[in-house]
Amino acid sequence: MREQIRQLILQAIPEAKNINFDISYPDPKFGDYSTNAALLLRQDAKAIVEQLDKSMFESVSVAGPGFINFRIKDELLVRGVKGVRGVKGGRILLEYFQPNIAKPLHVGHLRTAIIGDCLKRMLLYLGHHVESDTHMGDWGTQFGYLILAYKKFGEVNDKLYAELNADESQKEAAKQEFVKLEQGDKENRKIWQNLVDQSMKEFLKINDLMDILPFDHHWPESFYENKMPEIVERLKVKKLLKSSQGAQIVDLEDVAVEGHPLGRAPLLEDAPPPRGLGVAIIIKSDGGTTYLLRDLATFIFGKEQGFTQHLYVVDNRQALHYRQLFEILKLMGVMGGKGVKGEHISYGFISFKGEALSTRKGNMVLAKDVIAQTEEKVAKIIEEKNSDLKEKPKVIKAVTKAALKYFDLKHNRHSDIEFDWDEVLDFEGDSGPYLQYAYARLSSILKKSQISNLKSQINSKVQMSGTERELLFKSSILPEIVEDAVKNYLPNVLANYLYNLATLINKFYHESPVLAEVDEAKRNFRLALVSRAKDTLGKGLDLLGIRALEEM
RNA sequence: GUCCCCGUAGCUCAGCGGAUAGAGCGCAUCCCUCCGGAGGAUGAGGCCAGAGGUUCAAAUCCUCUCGGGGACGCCA
Repeated sequence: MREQIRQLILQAIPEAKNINFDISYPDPKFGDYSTNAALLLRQDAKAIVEQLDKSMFESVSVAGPGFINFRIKDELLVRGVKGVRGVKGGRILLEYFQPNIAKPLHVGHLRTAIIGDCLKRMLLYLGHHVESDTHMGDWGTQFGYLILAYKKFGEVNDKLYAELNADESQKEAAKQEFVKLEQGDKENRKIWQNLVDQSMKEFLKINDLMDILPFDHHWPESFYENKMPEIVERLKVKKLLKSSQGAQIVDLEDVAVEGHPLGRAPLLEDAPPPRGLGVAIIIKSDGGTTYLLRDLATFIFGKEQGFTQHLYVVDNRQALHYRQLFEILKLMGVMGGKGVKGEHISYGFISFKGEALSTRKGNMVLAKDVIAQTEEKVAKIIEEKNSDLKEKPKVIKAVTKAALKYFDLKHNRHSDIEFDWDEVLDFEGDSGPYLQYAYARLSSILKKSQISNLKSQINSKVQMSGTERELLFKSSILPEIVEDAVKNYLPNVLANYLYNLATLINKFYHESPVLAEVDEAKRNFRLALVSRAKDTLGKGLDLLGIRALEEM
């Protein structure tokens, strides 16, 4: 509908195509949609309204400094939304969930998986071609440490790893073990393979543990091992590589950075010159390869596979890494222009009482602990509120996932999150279980109504209350909201919308009795509205990766 | 030192060029003869860190200052 309104405005005032006007959702008392086109064009809003084809609107009005407000005819809302038609566009490679082998999962790993999974679901919903990749950290100097630990102690665990890490004299030995691994040393290979196999099995539990869609690809770092030499060659041919302190680097110190950082307004005439991006190490002085080289290989491999866009869901501490990566790819002529696009979808990291979570500081919140604690709390609440519930274990798991996932998804991904047990374990108000609860109650009403085939029964002639009208409208704009969310890859746009929808649902069935309504037309209208709201909320929850429950 | 992110209610956060700045938690008061109270209603609580600018319009864009966090050649 929003797109239709945009077309109508363009018909009425063709010059509007030169400006970037908004169509937004105003306060319901003004209308369903609102545009600032007249303000931007400095034209008389009333004159524009005259020109407009008003056939789909109940009313079009001018208010405030010159907003044009539209109220859609009820009978159009009653028809419901058409499914989203396939949007073409290129193939997207979406990379998220990059745990490191032989290290436990913590809440930070959960965050990339949850955000990445939600983005994938939304992109698929809008008809994009998207494939996901885990890109596990199974290669690198790290493994020198692990292999050395294994050789010394016969096993790898956190304590031994930390001990080794702290011991300066062992550092060189550990690095050598990785160099040997890269050179194909048989024993090291075997140890490495064992570690990877074990961890892989462990990590893939995430799919079930957090209801993450299956990954389309498992292209871990080691996958690119044999693809790196070619990249080094290409860098040499382009004369990008040079020696520095024994290492092979790409010097980005003097590279002018295009535009202003983060795509803000272009630099002003008298602004300071853009700074370089520092030094990018491709091969270390000991001959070992780096993460950056592997990422170059990853991107180029993706391009060869036919992907036209590569998205990385990685926390914002790696912003410089990705800027370096993209800059080198541009210098190589692989990215930019008509080539493949790349984007770092960064997110804030989780802090705990003001301190970043870190293994070193010993304040790491492990995934398994947070899941266990949440499950415990959920089980307790179910015991209190609904102790004869069927399939309790299943519901407990679903509610737990909802609480944890929604906590991650409701925040703007750029923000750092303060991990607060009280808030995570609070299932009232703006929380995952609140949304599930709203859904369960709608289900319950429909179940008791014993009326089937409700969908065609919304009758637009029934007098609606303000809340009912609002709910009907809000239930019909999910596709537009998902578009907005995907535009900047912000899951919280969808999460916030669903929270508002759930709030409206609660308000509605508090104000309007459904089954107890004596007027049959009204009762049927309300039942149909319940059905519509339930479908929308259910679909929205599915897009967040949260399970909608009939009972809880 | 350079670069990046962030300063919005007591706390945790939405809002990121538009109409009176919102929510949850916490606090105060109210609502179960009524479809599930994981709910609803009402209220108190804000110089949107500060100062300049751009604009018809700034919490939102630009510049600077002050605070907090992060990243900056052999980790990934």
